[in-house]
Amino acid sequence: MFKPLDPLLHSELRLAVMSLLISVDEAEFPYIKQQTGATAGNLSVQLDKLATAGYIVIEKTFKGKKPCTLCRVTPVGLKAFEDYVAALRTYLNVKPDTTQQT
Amino acid sequence: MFKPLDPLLHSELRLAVMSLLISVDEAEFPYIKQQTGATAGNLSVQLDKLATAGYIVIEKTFKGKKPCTLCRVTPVGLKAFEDYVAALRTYLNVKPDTTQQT
DNA sequence: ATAAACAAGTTTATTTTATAAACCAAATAA
DNA sequence: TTATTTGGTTTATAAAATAAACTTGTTTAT
Repeated sequence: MFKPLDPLLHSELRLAVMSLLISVDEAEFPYIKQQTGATAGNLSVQLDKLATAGYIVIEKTFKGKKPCTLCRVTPVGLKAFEDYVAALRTYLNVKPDTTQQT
Repeated sequence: MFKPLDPLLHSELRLAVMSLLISVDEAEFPYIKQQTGATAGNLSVQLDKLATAGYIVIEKTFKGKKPCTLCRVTPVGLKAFEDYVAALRTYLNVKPDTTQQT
């Protein structure tokens, strides 16, 4: 009936981060912070969780002399996101396709 | 960019309960328990939260001699659910309708 | 040159939430 | 009559989210 929801993605901030990264392909910490409205601390924690799960990669570089944290979604992350969306649909009373049920 | 998600609905079990109640109009505790796969304790707690928010009404009746907890979604709950789904779409990179944005 | 302010995060502590385990009361079965 | 089952509730624990405090280094002002 209801498919289980990946707890890692069923979080407002992490979902926003993933959504953002999927749409832009790569983004820096301050940009993500601004777009999501998250606090730096919260964002740092949630990015770590996504990275630990292999959903994103975090590349620490420098932009001139300033540290620059660059984030990118991985194929695993993209797949997880798509699966999450598919699972979520089972809760939304939306029938996206009437032909066959897996 | 990303609309905030109603925390009361952004919960796997509560979302399942709401989805279920919307589709069936009314349901008894054991049925909801079976359909969602929740434990009785967890279900009891989450139903209370939904009732406290006015998203559902819980009617305690008897079925013969046995107690029967009947749940029904309210108009407020239905509205909240619809709003939640609309907010959620801002995270899913899905453009459900290209004509006009409220 | 030194100090104050700022940028970019991280770490830690607090609060909230979810979940399960334990419990209770009444009804039915043995 | 004493288990056992049904239908839950309450309480305790584990996990999560979030914010506050802190760190490191840089830029700007004095």
